[in-house]
Amino acid sequence: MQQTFTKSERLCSKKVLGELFKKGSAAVRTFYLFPFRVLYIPHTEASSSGLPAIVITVPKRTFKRAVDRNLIRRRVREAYRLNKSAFHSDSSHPAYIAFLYTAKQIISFEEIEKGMKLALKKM
RNA sequence: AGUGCGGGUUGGCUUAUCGCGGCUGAGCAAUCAGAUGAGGAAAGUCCGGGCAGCACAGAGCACUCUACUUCCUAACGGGAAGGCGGACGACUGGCGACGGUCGUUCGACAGCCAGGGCAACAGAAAAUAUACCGCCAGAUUUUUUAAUGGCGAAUGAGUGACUGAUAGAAUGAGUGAAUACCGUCCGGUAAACCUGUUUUGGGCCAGCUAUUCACUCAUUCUAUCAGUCACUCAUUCACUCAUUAAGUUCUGGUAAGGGCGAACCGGUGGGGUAAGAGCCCACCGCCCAGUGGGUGACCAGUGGGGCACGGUAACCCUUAGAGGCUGAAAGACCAAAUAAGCGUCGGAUGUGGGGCUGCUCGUCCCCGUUUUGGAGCCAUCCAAAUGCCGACGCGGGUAGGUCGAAGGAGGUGGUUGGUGACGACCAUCCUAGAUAAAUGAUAAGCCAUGCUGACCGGCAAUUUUUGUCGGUUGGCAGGACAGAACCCGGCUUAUAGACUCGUAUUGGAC
RNA sequence: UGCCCGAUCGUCUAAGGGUAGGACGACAGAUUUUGGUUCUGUUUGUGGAGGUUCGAAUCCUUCUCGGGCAA
Repeated sequence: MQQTFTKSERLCSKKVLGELFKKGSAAVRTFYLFPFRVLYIPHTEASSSGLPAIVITVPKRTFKRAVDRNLIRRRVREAYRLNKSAFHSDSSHPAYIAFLYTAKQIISFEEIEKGMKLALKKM
């Protein structure tokens, strides 16, 4: 499988984002796994087939510097890109995923990758 | 040489794998290939401009901002050069107040003799003033003190000293007398005794010694009396004086000095004065008016005034200048969908409406006073309708794409003008462009640097050894501040290491 | 991204450039058998730096932090 990360895998629709972050929505599943809180919507027939679209958020409240936020976002994205092949084996993967970074400090790429693997397996 | 502080320049390199953004090429497409992809601050959003839409005949007020001068610039609250002022250091002139030169550094650096306001506490007084202490002059002394000068008398008492008289005592001197032995006394005697001569005499005489008595004189002491002087006390009478100084009180002068304060009605030196004072003089400062130099800020110098005109404008304000408002989520275009619908209610349909933003103005400008029917020549009137505006309710939908937007007040190099900021000309280059937002992850090596070990060499103290410097090499660690979002010019703030400049300090050598 | 406000005791909130005040709280004392109530007293503060001024919470600049608006 290709380890690419194209535009179609990035969640840009404001509508979907609003649905994903709306409180109390029945379609949204959520769980917490260090260092993420993961929100996702399962795959339905209406949504387009293919790989899920993801969004990564790093809170500005904990990381004041844009440089730090960029670094964490890039590391998370790399971890997802290198490990998303776990979804390819079975077709029952979510359609939209949101990764909320909740750790209070910058952690290394190895830790992020370990957390990402566990999160993908749980989904 | 090291370290600290401040300013400036710079702001690690290479490779591999897997990825990302837009671009170019190939391909129907999937996809593949290629080159390319953060900064000096991209940050803060503190100024200015480009660009865009909206509005616009004009004027004034209001509001906001700027503020030494000249220049640079598209513009600026930015920059350059200059002026002036402050601080510090060095040298230096003057009695002094106060200056001069050089260096470093800082300055929101227009105007409080246009006006208004403000100044706590302290202080006598805080702005056309005043007089607390003080200084000086005069008066006052009812009352106080000191000094100097003037100025007394009488009586009494006490004490002391001196003089005189008298008396007594003691001592001394002189004169005279008596006594010495015996004796109970009256009285008697000259033996003894002494001396001399010579054998007889003389004498108890004189002298000497002792004692006693009397008299005289001298000295001393004591007592009494008298007189004189001094002191003290008491009483009575008289003067309760003059001058000076201090003090009290009053009147006036003064602002030199003290004291208060952040600041108090110019400063220094001299003259002058009862004491003082721009009261007078010289200088310093200030104000006014000419002169010369400079584009100008300003500078130099002349004459006059005669000391008010204190501070504060990052208080109001004045003067001069600038500013229309809103910001790329501006705005333009394309596509799709829906709508430009429906209902109810209200308003106006006219000497009116509009002319940006907050207000005002009208001698200015623009627009408008519709249609139908009726009355009527027109103006005008009546009725209806359309249309307009507003409110409420119902109904329906979007949050996509392209441009704006990456060739520009652009970079580099050269020549050239200018003290400089900067400009002109020529050559050459194209160098991120996303839109929930790319520039990353992993691995390896090199390099600056730090720690540590080994070897070699130099230097210092020395036997090994220690310290330090340099080189080679091994291991470990390891690169700050920070991420474009329409663009640009500035400002501000952050910044490891390296280089460099200034400055302070420490150590070493000469 | 663009724009606008604000920061004062532990908390809330005042203060014309001139001693930073009040309420609640905390602490101590009094009253009460004790606690509560009540009374009295004390404590504690102008976000950081620089400037203007004789003097700054206040005025100016800058930094930091917090909040809000525009979809």
